[in-house]
Amino acid sequence: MGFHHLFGRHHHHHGCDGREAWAREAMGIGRGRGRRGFGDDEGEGGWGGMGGRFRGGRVFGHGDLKLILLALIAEQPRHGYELIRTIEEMFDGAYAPSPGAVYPTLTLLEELGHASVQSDDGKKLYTITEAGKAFLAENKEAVDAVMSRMEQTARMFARAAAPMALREAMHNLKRALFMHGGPWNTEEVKRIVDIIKRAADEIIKGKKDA
DNA sequence: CGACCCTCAACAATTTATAT
DNA sequence: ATATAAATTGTTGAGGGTCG
Repeated sequence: MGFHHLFGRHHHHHGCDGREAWAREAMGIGRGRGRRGFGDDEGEGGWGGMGGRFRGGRVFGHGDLKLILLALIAEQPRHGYELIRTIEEMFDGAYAPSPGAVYPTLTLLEELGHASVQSDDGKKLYTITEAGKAFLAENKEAVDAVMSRMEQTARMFARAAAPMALREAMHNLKRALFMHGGPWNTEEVKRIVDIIKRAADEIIKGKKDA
């Protein structure tokens, strides 16, 4: 977030402008990839785990969006705009995926063979394919998890935005962890994990109850 | 010598505008 | 109204320089 020095004291004048013109000048659509090899793209069985990869995107990851889209078209074949509308409904109007995000994903899906597109008088009707079904079946659990998170996120959005104090607290925790310095014994790790787990439990409990 | 803060670089998604 | 393309924004990861 941009609040980096918001809490800080003195900073420069420009500040907020980091990457005004990095490197996408000479080509039309030169996004592509290829930097530190993060290995973010899903992969076949790939979700990996659960917890946390908040890489460059926004809320979930483009993999999640892809999964959701695939699941949606698996339920019923639809075209792009309808898909967006459906998702918006799903999120109770709190979140609507932008066309610029969903269309490339759809195209990618089609290129991957998970979905097939049928031109329908200017509209594109996306349908699930066998490969897509297989993919869905393979990642069914992941899809379910994503869906659940989607609902939770929707609720969260509906309720209130994230307090910036939270960020400060996180920072504090991180610093405490980093400053620990000493040897990380199993006991220590377990202790901290327990603390965090308890905190998480309490948070969830409070949120659910409220 | 150690720790902290700031800046650089890049990817992934959102937003916006434009074309069909 | 829908689809496509371009520009914008926000986030994340890594590194370097400076203060204590």
